[in-house]
Amino acid sequence: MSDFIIYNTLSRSKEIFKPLNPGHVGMYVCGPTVYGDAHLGHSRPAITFDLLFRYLRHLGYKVRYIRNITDVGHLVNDADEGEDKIAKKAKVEELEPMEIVQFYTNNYRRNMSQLNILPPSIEPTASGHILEQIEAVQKLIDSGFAYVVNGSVYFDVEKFASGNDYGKLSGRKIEDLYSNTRELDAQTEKKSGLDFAVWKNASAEHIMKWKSPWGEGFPGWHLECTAMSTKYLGESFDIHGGGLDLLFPHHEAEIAQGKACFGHDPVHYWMHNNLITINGQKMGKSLGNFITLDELFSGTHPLLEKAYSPITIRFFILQAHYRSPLDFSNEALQAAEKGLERLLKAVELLEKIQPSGHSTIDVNGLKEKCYSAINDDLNTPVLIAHLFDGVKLINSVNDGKETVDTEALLKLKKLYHDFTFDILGFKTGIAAQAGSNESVLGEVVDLLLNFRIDAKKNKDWATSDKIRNSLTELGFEIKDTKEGFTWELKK
RNA sequence: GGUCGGUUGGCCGAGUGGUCAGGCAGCGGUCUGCAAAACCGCGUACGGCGGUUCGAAUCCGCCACCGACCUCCA
Repeated sequence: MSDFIIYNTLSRSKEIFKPLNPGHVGMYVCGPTVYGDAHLGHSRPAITFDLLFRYLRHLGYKVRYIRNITDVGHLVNDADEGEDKIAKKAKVEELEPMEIVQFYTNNYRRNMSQLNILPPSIEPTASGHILEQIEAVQKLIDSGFAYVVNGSVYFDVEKFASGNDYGKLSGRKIEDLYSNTRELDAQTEKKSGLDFAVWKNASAEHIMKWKSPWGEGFPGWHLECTAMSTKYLGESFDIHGGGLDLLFPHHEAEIAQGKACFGHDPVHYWMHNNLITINGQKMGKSLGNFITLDELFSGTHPLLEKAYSPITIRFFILQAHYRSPLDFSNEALQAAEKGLERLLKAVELLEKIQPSGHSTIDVNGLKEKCYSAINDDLNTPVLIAHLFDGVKLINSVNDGKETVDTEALLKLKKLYHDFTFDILGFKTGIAAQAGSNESVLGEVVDLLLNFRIDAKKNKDWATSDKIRNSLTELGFEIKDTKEGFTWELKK
């Protein structure tokens, strides 16, 4: 089998994946800030790195997957004046900040589970790792890369850059950064506009704050990832993932902090998923195209023509390569919905197919194509295209135009099970339906359709059509087959 | 303005210097009492202008447009 290749943002090239410790992989992915509903923007990194997690496990690696929850009072900029968002909400609604954090964390986890995203191995919270962060701050001060001003601690970018390549991940040059920031804020307590907070002194109205050697305050944003990745994965680990929007300054800062603390780069492979647009526009609250996952799943947003199932969203996202931009539109989502249905139906059909004496289809060839696609930097669109080629074959076998022998059929089933369910993480809604307590309803439908068969035998087309049309109106899809009929309930 | 990335057929979305992506939609056919599904066939697309080449959508240059990041904060 071909090597597993990953595009490393650090080298701007595809590299063969080799874990630091044979058989084990440590990966860290930037998770959500839990001050609001999970939205479309959360789905792509979560799905991308869930795919990676699943595939690494499929390859036999023991994976420790860390995805943090940022729950320490930090800010948002969207039409916000820089006041701490979590603290602000807490006052308005008279709730404990941690109550809000818990609410949205639960919400996020529920949405992720709907998208069939596996829970990470560890989901650490920033608020639960204040001690580790204080230690990291101290370490930075001790090593001379951070300085204290008025109860805040800042990372000294200039000093770091004098001996290190600050900007190597995001492709920025320190001189350019200076020329961009110089004029803007001359009068802060920072030595340079490029410096970033690793510990921030809390103002009186700030609710979420902790005691530290430098006074009451809260940790700087970039620091939590450094502290928690180090705690659970060590000073060096394999993969760090996140959205492209985090490339600068967040990930750049993480590299600087890690190197300042340990003397070497913390991460071997940096992976970044591209972002999502809606009808060609960036998603933003001020643009009126901010869609939460709940709205998407229920179809309640004005921009949505209908509800889209979580697995449809998953399929849609995986039908594009994770490093390409992806645009959401009703038309594209409906196309994805139908495509997914076609794929899942064929996988279901596979269970009913009877083997023949010999095989006319090349399962090994298909399998090889599938693996080389996913091995090429998780090229899921090409993988899915190959799976659709196989769908055609499966349907043709069903139509008696191709044949498979027992061995080929077993391989084919395993191939589709592995890729469709285990790796890509799709699941059938129909399968869930069949085993439900709606079995009585199913028997009633069968009963009616058996009456219809009798009518058909008598060439009583009026009755036959009436039964089918009435069921269709109720949302059932009826198909006649050689053996009789099949039906399913469309949502 | 700076840096990086993108511009592919009706829609979405891969990819390669010279044969095919794939999905959805559409058209024609097979099957069917009719339908649905399935299968078969059909579209000669690669932002614009130059250049390199026997040959470029794929390489180079310029231009246009789109996006991300570039103060604070997460």
